[in-house]
Amino acid sequence: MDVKTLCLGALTERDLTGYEIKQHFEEAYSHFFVAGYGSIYPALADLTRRGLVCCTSVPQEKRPDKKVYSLTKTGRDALIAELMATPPRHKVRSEFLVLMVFAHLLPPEKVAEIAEAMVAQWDALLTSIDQCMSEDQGCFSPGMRFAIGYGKTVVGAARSYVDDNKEQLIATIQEETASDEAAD
Amino acid sequence: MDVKTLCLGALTERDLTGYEIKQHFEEAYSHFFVAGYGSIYPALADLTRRGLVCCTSVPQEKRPDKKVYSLTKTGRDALIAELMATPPRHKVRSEFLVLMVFAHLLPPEKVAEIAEAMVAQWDALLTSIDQCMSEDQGCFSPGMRFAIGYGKTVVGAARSYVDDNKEQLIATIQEETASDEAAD
DNA sequence: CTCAGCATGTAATGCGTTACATGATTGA
DNA sequence: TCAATCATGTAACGCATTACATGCTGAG
Repeated sequence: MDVKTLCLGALTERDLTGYEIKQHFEEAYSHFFVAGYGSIYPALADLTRRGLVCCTSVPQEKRPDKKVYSLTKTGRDALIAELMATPPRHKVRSEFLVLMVFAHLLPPEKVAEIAEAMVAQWDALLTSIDQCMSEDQGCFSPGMRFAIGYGKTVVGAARSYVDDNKEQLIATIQEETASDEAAD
Repeated sequence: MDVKTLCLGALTERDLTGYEIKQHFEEAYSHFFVAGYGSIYPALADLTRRGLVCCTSVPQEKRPDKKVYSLTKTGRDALIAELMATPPRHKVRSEFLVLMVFAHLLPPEKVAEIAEAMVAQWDALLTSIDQCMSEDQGCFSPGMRFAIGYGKTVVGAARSYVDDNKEQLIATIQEETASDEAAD
């Protein structure tokens, strides 16, 4: 599964431009999938070439044309086939946790700064998840609600864990730093 | 930050072979960083060339030589510089949640199967985290303990959320499927 | 006899990230 | 006037995944 699949998925709800698909990624999918213009536009071009979406140029006043994409029947079938064939994976790559693992090699103030920055990032993410949830006027799919609930729960748990345990970690490495210096 | 940094990090504890580094990734880092031989061996070769690690061939009985890597002073400094310069990121890419978002396009039994498979994967991960924790004879860094605690908490929360909410999701899409068919 | 574990690597391919490139409008 | 928003794309680079390639040992 790649960005193409997500583009097809986004188009099941309604027709969208590439730009709007990017927004969609940032709003609704941000806590579990990221994609930038550099992936989305080439994906859309490829999907058009393969007939899975079709593209209509809509002239606009005072703006260049926009390209509105819509899902074809073939595209819908391809999406379902792709979903049926996708094994459920969930990958995390956390440079933050790597930094924490080697916290004892860093100045304690730096560790505190890193932990606070991470908590702030998660707070921002939680705010955007809440906002997303409040925009649901019965129009979200049940799965979308499930994913939003997941985000609130799991990102919330991560945020709290770090917030609750960072002081302890910093205190421990501070002790170690002190005893290392005494040993010199 | 890339696989190279993690290799340097692993070598702060003790000298290791490429094979052992891979084990290390699977045991201690599995819930937040993945790397295979195809990344580790080239990384080690590059680090050796740049003088950040040094490599000793150890002849073995009844086995080919193994290459034991150790961190040089330069390597240690480079690791710390790299850590200091790394902004704390935490990226999730969940094909599982994508599948859930589009659950209404799939047969309910398939959705159940996917959710159960994910829960089973997380159970396996939790088991390996627990095993890792039980192997700590006071030899882990405080940061490693922090990361393990994080894993237990957050993976546990994910597992529970999915286990507690999957029935509800499946029930909802079953209703929808039924009313869609009635409409036909 | 077969499978799992130890042990090291290469090569191709695919994918995403990042930076680059453009340009009009609107609100502060 | 400056930044943000709308809007679309290309190109280079880096990185990881995957498959391939090899070969011995010990346990069951």
